[in-house]
Amino acid sequence: MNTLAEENYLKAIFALMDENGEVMVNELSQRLAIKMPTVSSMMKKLANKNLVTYESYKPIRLTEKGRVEAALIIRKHRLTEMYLVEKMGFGWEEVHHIAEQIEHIQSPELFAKMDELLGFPALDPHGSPIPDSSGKMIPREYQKLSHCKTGEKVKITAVVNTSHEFLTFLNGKQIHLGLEMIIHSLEPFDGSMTISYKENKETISSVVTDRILVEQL
Amino acid sequence: MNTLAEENYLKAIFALMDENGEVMVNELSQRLAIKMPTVSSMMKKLANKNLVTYESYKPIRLTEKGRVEAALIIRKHRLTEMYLVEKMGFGWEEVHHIAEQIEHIQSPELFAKMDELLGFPALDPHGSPIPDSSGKMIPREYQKLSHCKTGEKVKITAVVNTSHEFLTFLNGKQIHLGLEMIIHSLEPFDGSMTISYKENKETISSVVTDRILVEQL
DNA sequence: TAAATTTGTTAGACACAACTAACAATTTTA
DNA sequence: TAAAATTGTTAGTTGTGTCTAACAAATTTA
Repeated sequence: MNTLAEENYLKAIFALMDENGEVMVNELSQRLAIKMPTVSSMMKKLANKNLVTYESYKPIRLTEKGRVEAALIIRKHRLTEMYLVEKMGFGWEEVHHIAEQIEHIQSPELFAKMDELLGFPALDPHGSPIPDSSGKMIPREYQKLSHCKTGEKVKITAVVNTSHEFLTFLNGKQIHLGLEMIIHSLEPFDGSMTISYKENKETISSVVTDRILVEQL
Repeated sequence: MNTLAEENYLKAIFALMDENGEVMVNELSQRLAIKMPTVSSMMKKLANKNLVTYESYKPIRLTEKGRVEAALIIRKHRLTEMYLVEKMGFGWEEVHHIAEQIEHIQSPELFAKMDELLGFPALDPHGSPIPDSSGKMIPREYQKLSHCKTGEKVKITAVVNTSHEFLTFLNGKQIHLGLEMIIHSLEPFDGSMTISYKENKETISSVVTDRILVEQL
């Protein structure tokens, strides 16, 4: 069994591997807001438990065991988010903070029950895939809105960031999963994008378009 | 904010005060399965935080502040148990272990939502009162089944112990909250009691009758 | 009431997970 | 390629919450 701290490291390494492929001590340190020496020594501990491969000055990688354990924590997180939204009536912007805590609950029964009551969902409220109980996860193969070109018609399939602030911003612009939009123009200077959807026409910055995943229509 | 360890001490002191009025270091040590020196030093810490009153060799008591904080943790525990039984379909014997973890979640919104979805319940699935959001709790004034006399007709209003083993035992004998029963005989030697209810007639030990609370009919 | 038992405290150690300060390796850039 | 910047490690400290061993106070009982 892993400690709370270990679980948080595993999750962060998993997320960073997903984003960048390789994970440096420095990145992990910044992501977790934990100083490098602490991360360094934790890596030795996780390597000892055969959850990561790690040699001094080399990148960190999850082992297969570590990958599965990380995926199972993410499974609990995403099932919880889905449960909170679908069964308890929370908004998608409210659930991250709660799921961040409930993901550490030790009770296979609780999460099996959520899964069952939800009808075994494939995606969480932010469009991210929920790993199955063996830790397998269908990879998202959607592209960032920021990589789309003028004139394209796209549909929002997921959001990359689940913070309260970001999702409240999207709520304010009535942007949600499944929304279809047309890309009107793209400002080369700063990457800001003008989009139209329903009766709206909005210009959004690249900070936003980087965090929205879409599929082509 | 209190740590996980501190919350568990507060809860245990609250429960022991409820049962015995006063709490000794020794009792707390046994209840929590933590050695006396550790309890002793934690009492100094809690006294410093103004959560308990404590002087060496004297009994421990919760301050008003400590009492409220303990009650709010118990509120979260009991709301969770009720939610798990009523909304998720768990048996009353399955929920203690899960609630024991969820009671430490920091999210007033989550528990407010449970409360609302449950229709502001007064009692948990074991018949124990749920403290309100200011920490107030209606005292149970029921008596132990073990204190009842032959010939009395009583109704089960609560169980004192919520362990999986005890409740599974009761399930096996089809004993549940609200059940009405007649006390046929009481064995003076060991306190075992013969009761009848519905089509059943059972003899149960004082270990069991001590853990069942009833009201007279 | 003196001895025995129970209860509680003090002192010191340990594991965990964080930190800072100092130094070392690696990578970038001038 | 040498200097500068970045990244990472080592060594030592801290706070939390646990422990054991030894001693001290309080209570029970003979």
